[in-house]
Amino acid sequence: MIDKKNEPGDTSLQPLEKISMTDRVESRLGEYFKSQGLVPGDPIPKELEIAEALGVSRNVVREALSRFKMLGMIETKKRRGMVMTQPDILNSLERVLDPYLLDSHARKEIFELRLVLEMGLSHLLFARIRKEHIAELEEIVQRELNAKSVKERVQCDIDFHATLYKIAGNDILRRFQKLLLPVFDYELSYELKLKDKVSQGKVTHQGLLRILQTGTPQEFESAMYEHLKPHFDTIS
Amino acid sequence: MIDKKNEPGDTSLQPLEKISMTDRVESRLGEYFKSQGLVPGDPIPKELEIAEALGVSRNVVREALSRFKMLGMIETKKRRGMVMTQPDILNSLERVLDPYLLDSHARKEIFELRLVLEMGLSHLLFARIRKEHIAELEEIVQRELNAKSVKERVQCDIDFHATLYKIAGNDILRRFQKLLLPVFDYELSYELKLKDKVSQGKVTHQGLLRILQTGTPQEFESAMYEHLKPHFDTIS
DNA sequence: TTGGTTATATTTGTACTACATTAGTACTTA
DNA sequence: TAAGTACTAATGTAGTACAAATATAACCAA
Repeated sequence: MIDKKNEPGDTSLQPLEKISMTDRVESRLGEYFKSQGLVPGDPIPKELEIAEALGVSRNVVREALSRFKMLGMIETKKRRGMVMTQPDILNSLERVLDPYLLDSHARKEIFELRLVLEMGLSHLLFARIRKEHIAELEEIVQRELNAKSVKERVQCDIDFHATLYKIAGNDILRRFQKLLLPVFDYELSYELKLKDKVSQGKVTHQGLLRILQTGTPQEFESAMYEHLKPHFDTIS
Repeated sequence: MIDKKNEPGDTSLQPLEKISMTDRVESRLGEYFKSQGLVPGDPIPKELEIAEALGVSRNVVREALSRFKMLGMIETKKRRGMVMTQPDILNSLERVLDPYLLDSHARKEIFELRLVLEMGLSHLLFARIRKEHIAELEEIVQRELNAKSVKERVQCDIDFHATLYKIAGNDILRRFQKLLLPVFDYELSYELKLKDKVSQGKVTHQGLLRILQTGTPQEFESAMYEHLKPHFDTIS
């Protein structure tokens, strides 16, 4: 997607990137954490010690540390110093997944990622679905059938698929989907502008639900493919 | 995974988190970028302007900006100021996906994510596979059959699956998998310690390859499930 | 001794100043 | 016109100072 600069075969003259002290201190600290095998809870050196050891100002060190703090990799307590913490891996993604900041290629790939995820969910779904989940999906399908506006229908679409992720019972996956939503939404509204209507696959939500109740994971996977295929075709 | 603090129903007394100025400035800037609808290339205010506008020191502003720089959301040029850039969404993930920093629950969920991805890949694979890919997979399978040590076999396993991602032709997916690899590896070596041998599914790489040549996406998806099922069972 | 209070020291958080470095801009000069 | 020069505006780095929080030590009283 990005990083075209560093593609192996690229011989064009790119402006040589000058890494700042902060960048260097950051990567140096990252190496240090790994080489020391630090795990959450372990203390790390004081700001001044680091600054002195690396021969830079405390200012620079703090800018680097600030980055690790944002990632949730370290936490600070006054007088006690800093300790490693368990980062929330999706926290940083959140800040970056703004569709307006992504180019169309990246958006396409992310949309494709969605398709892959939802097709891959099938086995997990069948393994973990409960009666109350079925009821929840029923409700959404009903709501969709009664929907008056496009906006309403789109909301039902979002709800239906979000519920699937919930059923899968994997927190990271669920949150991941939630983060990706704005990107999907962006592509959908783009599609809407382009074709003046949201594509409707051969298989409806109702069809998917029926398969969940009485079908097999294989059937579901194929059905999901058919369900999403129109979007798939639009973006590629 | 984390963030248990902010679960809705939690009434336990958590230490009230004191957000630093840097945190506040960061989120304030994030809001600003979005509200202004800034896209890559657009300039943003000068450090001093921001500091003055928010009533904080330039120091704090720089710590917040440093975070955005790390995410690749802004770039700075001396004398010219700063401009929005297109972030590389996986860049930040890279720093955080250290298996030693993740707890077992997070690792399990990530491993599960892998299963979902690889099962979901099937349609993409069939749509994009080329002859040279088949040859590449053939070579890996051969290498695996001739492998002497466990280490060698594990490497073949990694190569085979990595090649699948490559065939899928989605850069983000491919890089995503590459990032997840250390986590998989960690789980695998854990499994190895536990059971003294790597689980072997009913379907081998050779079997998967055969299906890729003459089978259907549905068959492949099921086969992949069988192939990965042992790991699946081990972690859950 | 026990319990509680106070003092002290350490470490992070914020602010401010100063100067280096880079790179546009305008002006000068041949 | 073209090259060079001085100027200027912005970020990058360093250093100092002090505020705020808090673990630890010292102290005092029952």
